[in-house]
Amino acid sequence: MKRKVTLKQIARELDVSISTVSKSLRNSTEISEDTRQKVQAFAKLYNYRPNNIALSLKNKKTKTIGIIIPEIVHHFFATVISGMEQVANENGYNVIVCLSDESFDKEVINMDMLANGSIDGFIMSLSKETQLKKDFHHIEEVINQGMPVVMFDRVTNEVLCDKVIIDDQLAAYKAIDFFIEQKFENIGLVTTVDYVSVGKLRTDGYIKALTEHGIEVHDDMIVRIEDIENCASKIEKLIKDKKPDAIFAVNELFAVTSIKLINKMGLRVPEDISVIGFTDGIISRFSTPSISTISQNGLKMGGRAAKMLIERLEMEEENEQYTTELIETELILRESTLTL
Amino acid sequence: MKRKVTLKQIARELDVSISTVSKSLRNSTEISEDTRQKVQAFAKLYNYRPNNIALSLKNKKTKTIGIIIPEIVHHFFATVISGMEQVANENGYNVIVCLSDESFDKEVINMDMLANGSIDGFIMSLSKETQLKKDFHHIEEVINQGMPVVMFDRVTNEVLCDKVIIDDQLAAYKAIDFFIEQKFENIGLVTTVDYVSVGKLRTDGYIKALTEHGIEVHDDMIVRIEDIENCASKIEKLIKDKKPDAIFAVNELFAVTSIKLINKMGLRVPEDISVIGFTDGIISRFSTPSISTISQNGLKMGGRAAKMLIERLEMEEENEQYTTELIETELILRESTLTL
DNA sequence: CTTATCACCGAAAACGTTTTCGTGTTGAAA
DNA sequence: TTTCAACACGAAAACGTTTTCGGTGATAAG
Repeated sequence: MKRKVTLKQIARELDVSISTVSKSLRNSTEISEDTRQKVQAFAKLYNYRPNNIALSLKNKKTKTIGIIIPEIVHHFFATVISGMEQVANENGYNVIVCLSDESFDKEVINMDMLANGSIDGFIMSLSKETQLKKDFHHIEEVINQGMPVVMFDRVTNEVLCDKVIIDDQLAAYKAIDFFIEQKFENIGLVTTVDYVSVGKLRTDGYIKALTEHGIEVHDDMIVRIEDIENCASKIEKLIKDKKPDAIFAVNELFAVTSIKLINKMGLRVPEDISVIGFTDGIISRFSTPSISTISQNGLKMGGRAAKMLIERLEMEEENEQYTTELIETELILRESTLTL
Repeated sequence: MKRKVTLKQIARELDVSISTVSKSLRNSTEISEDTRQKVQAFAKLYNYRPNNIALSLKNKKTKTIGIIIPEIVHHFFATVISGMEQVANENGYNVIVCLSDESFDKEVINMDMLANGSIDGFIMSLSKETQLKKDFHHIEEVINQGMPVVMFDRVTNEVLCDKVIIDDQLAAYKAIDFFIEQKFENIGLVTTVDYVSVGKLRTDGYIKALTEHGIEVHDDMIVRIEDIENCASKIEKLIKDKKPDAIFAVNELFAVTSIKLINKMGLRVPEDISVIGFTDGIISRFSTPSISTISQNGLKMGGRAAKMLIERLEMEEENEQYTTELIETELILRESTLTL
């Protein structure tokens, strides 16, 4: 087993100084053609590669981005990471991924762990618990230490930094608008509890669309789900009592669950009830019927977030101007809605 | 913006030496109670945290694990990563994730990038291209430099290292065995081309099960798919020409695609044809009918792989004894198969 | 013959730690 | 008064780089 070779070892072998070796490898003109060749040949032979850690220490740059997300077994987040990894790679960066598991404490611990030199900047999406507690001191802290942060998807107004999000409200509006065009007016909503920021925004979009079309919003047309495990009864109640002709669900899981319940009650999608979901993931594509949905373009979102961070990392004077970028969404029509 | 505080700064402020500060913070008995208190108070006030990079350089340990997988927008791989991240975290390690995108070159580049000090060891699953080329020199190389590697799922016999896999052949055998118990003898197989190691093994299991039960294997009952985009015709041909009463698919996508095609041809699952897939992912759970499948337990697999690597990293004398661990699988019965 | 120029190279600092070893001061024992 | 141990602390090396600065010898210019 041959251990990694260092400048010092090469210097010793060739009986020159460390400086000479370093300069030779970096093709400095300070070094004679002769020695340069000799050193480079030797280095190549022994497959010399500079030690990243030493470089990081010297340059105070790690070329590494810390990513903190609530979970990774999740089509949207996985897609986002994929986008980030890609542009990070193109720019010579690595990504180190931490999962908060929707827990505030894990989020704090992970940030603390990475903030001490391991990375150059953060990209993150808030955990549910953090959104509930509205405690962002850990994020403020790293920003204060001069470490850039980019937030995506689950963001907050309470911290100033770059952000990239979709227009959740508008996207929901689009879906409801589509239903209304089809003359559906009795539209149910399956959403999250309100502290989940994106759930709240999508709910707002639902309300706005109805209101602007002069349709009254009935709170009993809205099902707010806290725990996916036992949501069945609430959704069944909506279907039985209110007999909606269309349902908008704020994520894939809610959409597919609704469809299964509709089927179980002897009704059919889309003939009896049309359904639109959110997030163009695996479920929407492969369930039967395939589900009409709002696409989030996680790849683009991740890519943009990474690009924003890297740009900020690589500009010389620091800029206190933060931007929030909107990623456009699209309504994808599949089998769970009637075509006009 | 207050930058991170270092030992040197604390030393200067308190007019003591760097050594004293370091020792005080580590509660060395060499330092008087007085100074220790003073230093610790000051450090706490300014929220001192040791710089990870400096520690890594000094200790020649980064407490970071490099993970290289073909893709991340993939339920199984995402689950595996989740398992790895969890046990890594429990042991004070971070994970840095690189995607090979099924490309040999990207796999090599990523390994090269990380092998120069950034991480303590690798966990990886081979890209398709690497499996096709059978070129593993990049892996041999890092192992030769003394960096431990653990391979999972898509592994090769040609490199000696720790491995964690499922018994793909046995798992496939179980599925076929189940079919045969149900008196099905005309069983189709939808699999990958042979160079994908796990696909090959699952195919072997199919053949073995049939053979051992005295059923002849017909090659035209086997569909080998290279490209998922245009596989429909081949599967349709199998269904139309051979009229199987059961189909075993070596992954979720093949399973759900087969079911959709079966439906399209006016047949029903499971009444006309039973289907068993592989991997207990989102698709299997949420498609209609839900799909009977072989569970892979990615969480456990990832956890075990991480544990194996960490154990090797933390043992003092190095051990040339490599082990291959088998993760047990389970046949999960859902709606796509008839119950006995 | 002196001086300036140039090519070539090495010493050392710096990044932030930890740890070994040395050193000065104090108090007590002889 | 001398000696010695205990105590408290600092200097310095080490990890592996890069870079600045200074130095040496040779050659060209004056």
